[in-house]
Parts: sequence; structure tokens; C-alpha cells
Amino acid sequence: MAREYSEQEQVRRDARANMEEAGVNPYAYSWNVTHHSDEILESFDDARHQATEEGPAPEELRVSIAGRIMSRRIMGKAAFFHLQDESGRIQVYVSRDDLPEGFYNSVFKKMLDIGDVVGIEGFVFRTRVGEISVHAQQLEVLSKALRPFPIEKEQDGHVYNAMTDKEFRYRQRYVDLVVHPEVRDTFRQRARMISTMRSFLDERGYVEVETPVLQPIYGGAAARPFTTHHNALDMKLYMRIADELYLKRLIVGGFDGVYEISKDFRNEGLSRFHNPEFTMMELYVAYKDYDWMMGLVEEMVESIALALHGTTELIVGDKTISFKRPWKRLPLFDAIEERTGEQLFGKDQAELAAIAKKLGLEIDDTMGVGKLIDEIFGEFVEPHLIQPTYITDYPIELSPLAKRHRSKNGLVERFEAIVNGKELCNAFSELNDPDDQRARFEDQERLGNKGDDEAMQMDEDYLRALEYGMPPTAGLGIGIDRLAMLMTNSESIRDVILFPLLRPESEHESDEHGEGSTTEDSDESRKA
RNA sequence: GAUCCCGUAGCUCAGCUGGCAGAGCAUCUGACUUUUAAUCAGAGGGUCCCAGGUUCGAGCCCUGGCGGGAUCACCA
Repeated sequence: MAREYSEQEQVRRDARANMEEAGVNPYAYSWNVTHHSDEILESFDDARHQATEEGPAPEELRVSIAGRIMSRRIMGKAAFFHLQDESGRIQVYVSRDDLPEGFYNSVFKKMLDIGDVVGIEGFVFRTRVGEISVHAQQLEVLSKALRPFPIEKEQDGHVYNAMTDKEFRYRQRYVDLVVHPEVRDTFRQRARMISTMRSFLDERGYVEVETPVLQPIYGGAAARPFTTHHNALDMKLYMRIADELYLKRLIVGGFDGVYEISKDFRNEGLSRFHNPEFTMMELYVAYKDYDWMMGLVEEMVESIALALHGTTELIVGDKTISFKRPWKRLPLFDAIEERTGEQLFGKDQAELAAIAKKLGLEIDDTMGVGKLIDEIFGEFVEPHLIQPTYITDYPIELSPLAKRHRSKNGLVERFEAIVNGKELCNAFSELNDPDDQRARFEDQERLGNKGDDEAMQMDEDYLRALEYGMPPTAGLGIGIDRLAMLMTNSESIRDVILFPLLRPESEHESDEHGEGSTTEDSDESRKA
């Protein structure tokens, strides 16, 4: 069923039909691009490339470019428009007499619109007003745009008619990317961030591996999983919530250092810090401990900041954050004492509950020692940690996969890096005593039976691996999206994920999907 | 999940105390061979998110729903 077209869409469809009738293919096969707009703007040299009243340019700068028409100023027999390619925009000058007979009046003026993709061949010059432009001698239609773009206009840095609807931008990211060069920049920076991280790890000899996304037993973190099913084996499977237990099996297997940059999936709420599908980098290094890992993380993040921005001082929101090494290190209990005046080390559940209540927190009886400490930390300490800070030595109850602290009873060797009031990474000296690990899993099972749906599951195969002996190992998980937010000064995780999860589109937009999308479907999916 | 704010033309937004649905850009027609938010003259374009209610009359008031944003809470 064809949907109804808006006036502007109909105009564009008619133009496409006219093109075909005139023998112009609205969807060309290829175009030889020799230059990008930024290269032209950088390399143009008035002395060599600009014609003068005395004569032609000593050395013509000939270019072939391609991109979208983003604005048009038609003045009778000549016109200017801006062409946008990946690198930016450049103005193009078109005059009737430089194009094939009739092409300017029929095709250029009547059949092309803002948003169409065209190829231009010509020479570069500077206009009277001083803008470096391409004088077109050949113009080819490469792809006709049938939908109008929300066109932003700009003068003196002020943007008019800005496309601001967040939903529009996330749902139709392709349009957002066309209209907003800074969005393209954000994702280019994200890519550079990951490639910097990868080279950093590769240079140190760590092996990049791939472990299962579909897992019969999920583990490695406290979270609710997505559940799915394999038909042939008639088997329940979970989408991974972490890679941890598989990566540590590889340390057992004899790799000294392995890492994985992975999509993990957690069946939990959405917020500006949470997307159900997100990217994590996990790293495990044999014969090292958490103290060593702190050094590695700060070195890696510092080098990323330098690679992206050439500085360790980054502006994030209204704050300046310094990623310069070394970062502050602060034991969890000291951090809490600093902020609240309460020393929690060694306190039992009742004492902690009393302190939490005194501090004004809402608590209930099911909260254990670890949970209470975590609440107090999250409420009174974490939001105040703006500059990168390592919080170290967590209660054992919160960390079923971490090794007992070598000197502090009841704690584990674990750290989190907190930046701008949010957790950036989580790491520990890995627990490698299989019997201790079994006991910790059993504790988790008890929590699960009491209704904690984030409790970890017993993983017999993992225990078997540990029984073969895992060297002392340091492990790290770092939230790539969170790091990307910091590195690109983005206030929402949706601004660093190309296609963030959104609700399905409702029926008034169902024309997008043709027939299958009925009111009943939408109602069902909302209930789900 | 809770609270607050929002939903009007392709885009950005006005719309008074409830009284004929508006502007700029975009689109269409015409003029214009160095413009740049190009300019000038004219034209078309609306399920005012949806469903009820109050009213002589609803974009506006009331109820319910849907969608979005922000904040809070849980996980990274």
C-alpha cells in the first residue's frame, strides 16, 4: 500500500520522473572523487590558483567532488550552492553556459533539490566576497533525495531553524548525521578512542579475543539478562551481561593477557547513562594485581585524551577534568569518612543500618552490609568525585569474583575509577581460589533464592577451570560508552551510541513500515 | 516505575480571556550571471498527538490515553 506523499515529497518524485524521462539516471553507479572539501579549502593558494583581471590562473586547481546539496541560491543564469561531503562543505558555482546545452535550465533548476547527491567536476576559485568555491564544468546527479531534509541555516555562528527534536535525531540518525557535522565528529572521535585503546593494548602484547554472546549461564556481573532460545538444541540461552568468566578461562589456558571489546546486554532501565546494549572493554593480565592495573588504566585513558584532544585537560559540561597521571587513590571507607564523618570499617549490619538512617537514607531490613555501604557511598561520595579518582578496597559481599584483600579483613582488592560523579571502570585482583569461588557462588545462590534477581549463578565449568589453576590475575572492565561521553563532552549515552534503543514507533508513524504495522500490534508491544 | 514540562505546516516556533489556523525558513510560479539566512513579486500547504467531556462555539478548559524530554531510583 503506497502511503500518501507530502507536497514536497510529491514534488521530488515528479522531479525524479522528469529526470528519467529526460534520460538522466537519478541513481548513478559511481563517481570518481579526487578531493574532499576540507582538502580543497586547505590547499587553495591564491597566487597559483586564482585567475586575475590580467589573465587566467597560473596553475588551475582541478577537482572532482561529490556530496549533498545543502543550500541553493539561484540567480537567473547562474547559481551558488553548498555541497557537503564527509569532511565539510564547499560552495559550488554553476553557470548556464558552462554546462551542456539545456542542462542548467531543465535539470539543475527544475529537478534538483536540497539533499540530492551530486558529483561536480571543475576548477577552484575565490569569489568576489572571498569564499573559496568550485566552478562547476560538469554536474552529475548521483542520487535523488525523495524526502526533504530539515534544513538549518546559519549566519555568524547563529543557527536558524535548528533540528532540535531529540526523538527525530535518534530515530532518524542518518538525518541527524547529515544535518549536524558535530554529530559525525562525535562518532569519529569514538572510533579514534577505540582504535587508540586497541593499539595501546596490542602494543603491550595482549591478545584480542572473541567470546560467546549467547551463554547458557550468564555471569561476571550483577544484572538481569536478556533471555533467548536456541531451537535446534532446544536450549535456553542468555545474552551476555559481561565477558569476565570466559576471559579468565583463557588466562587458565595460558594466555598472559587477553582483552575483548564487546557488546554486553542488560535487561534494565534506560537513562542518560544506560542503554540496554552497551560496549565494554574487559582486560585480564596474568601475574598482576589491582594495584598494577590502576597504573595501566590511568596511562591508557591519559593517552586516549592526548590522542583525541592533544591535552589531558578536558571540558565536560561546566567542569574541567584532568586525566593527567597519576590519579588520586582513596580507600572506600576513607572516602566515606571524609564526606560523612563516619568510619564504617568493621561495622556490622545493625550498626550500618543505624548510620544510614542517621544520614537520612531510606533503608530496609533486606539490605546487607555491602548494600548499605554501597548506598552510603553512592549517595554521599560518588557524586562529588569529579576528577578521576580510584576508590579502592570494597566489601567482600559486593564483589563475588574478587580476591580477598591481602591485609584488610572482610574486603577485596577491587577498585573503581570515578570520574564526573560516575563509575568509569571496575577492576580487581581476580579470585583464583576455586573453593573460595564456590563458596561465593553459593552465597549468591542464597541471595537469588531470597529474590535478588541480579544474583550470580553457579558456574560449574568456570570452577572446574579454576581448579586447574589460574595464575594471579588482574582484571578490568571499562565502560566504553561512558568513556566516550567524557571524551566527547556528551551529556547522554544516546549521543555516543549511533542507534540507541527507543520504543517502537507508534501508529501515527506507521506509514514508515507499510502494511504490517497495525494498531493492535502497537498496543501489544506496549503491554509487553 | 514516580514527579515535572512538552506535543500546532517538511523544519523552528507564535497563537491573547474560549470567537475565521499564523510567521520565518522550506516548497511552487515568475524575475535576476559572483551569491551566501541571497534578494524581489506572487501562490499553495494543517487529523492543532488520539479519544471522550464542558460550551452556542475548543488549538486553548476538564478527564483518560499515546508519544517525547528532563529529574529521581537500579544496573556500567
